[in-house]
Amino acid sequence: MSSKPFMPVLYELVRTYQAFEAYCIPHIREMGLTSPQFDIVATLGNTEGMSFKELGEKTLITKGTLTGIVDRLEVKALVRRVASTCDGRSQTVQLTKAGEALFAKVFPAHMQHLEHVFVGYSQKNLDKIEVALQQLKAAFLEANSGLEETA
Amino acid sequence: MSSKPFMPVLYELVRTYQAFEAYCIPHIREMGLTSPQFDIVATLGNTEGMSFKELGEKTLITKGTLTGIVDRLEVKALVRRVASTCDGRSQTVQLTKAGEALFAKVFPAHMQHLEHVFVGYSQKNLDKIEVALQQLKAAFLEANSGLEETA
DNA sequence: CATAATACGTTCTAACTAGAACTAAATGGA
DNA sequence: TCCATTTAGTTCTAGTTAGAACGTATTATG
Repeated sequence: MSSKPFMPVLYELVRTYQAFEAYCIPHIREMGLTSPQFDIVATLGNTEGMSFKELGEKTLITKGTLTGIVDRLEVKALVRRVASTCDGRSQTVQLTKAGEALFAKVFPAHMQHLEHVFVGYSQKNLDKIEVALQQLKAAFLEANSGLEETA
Repeated sequence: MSSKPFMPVLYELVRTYQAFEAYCIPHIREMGLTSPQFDIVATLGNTEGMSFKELGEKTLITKGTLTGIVDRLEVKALVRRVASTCDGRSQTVQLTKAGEALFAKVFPAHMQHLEHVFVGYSQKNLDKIEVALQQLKAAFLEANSGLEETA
């Protein structure tokens, strides 16, 4: 299975990401949100709101998916759509009062939940892991841009 | 946003995984499979077949999800369900001839696609990244098992 | 041996996902 | 100015996802 020297790296990447989700998602669900919903609320927190386009760029959620997530947050009265004043095609998505209150409760709680993971990890060690991930990310991005050029 | 020292690490983990998927998924789709379908075909390749339970453990896909994926692979005539001889509850999932032929074509092609990502990466460098990921994975698994004990 | 508890796979529901087709609005060029 | 192109967000489709409820088969216990 790992006949290629890079396979262990890919295996670890996938399992690490799965372990990350297994730790985070249940906590987010306990707080009454799905993972993408939390992502949107966290992105809108402490801002004046932003367009679907901007929201999609920040979260890497595609526009078709975003429509549904914002729909459900709107049903929960956590966000609101406001027509943009300068562009008739554009909608601004904003947290409502309830959304801001939820953000103020849920975001620090999740940060604290994450903090438990890294107790005993020195800054130096965290930096090392970050650099390794940056390298790996760069490898994929470069390989991908190489493909797109020839396409 | 990155007020906590561990946030850059999490950010990089998420973006690295997204970059990995952005590179892999289009290639898999070009070959006529979805990503989970490829996962199943790759896991069944060079085996006598295995139960849903075993398949779920290897791929970390939950059983409810697995039923649907195997259904669609069965419609494509790439796998077959065979009732287990020793356990009346259990189904063995096997590649068909067509499934084996697809595996023989698609698996090496995907390995080659991945190889492009790592040209110029020394074994030593790959090992470093692997160790960093193992550490990060261990941190999540440990934090998670800590939660489950108190639950 | 009979019954309770467990295990395997299916079904159902609500949500997320990408991608393609679509509508309406803005922009750019002739 | 008029028309073509592009852009913003929505809708639609097929597929994935987890979790819960379910039916059937096995195993453990009295």
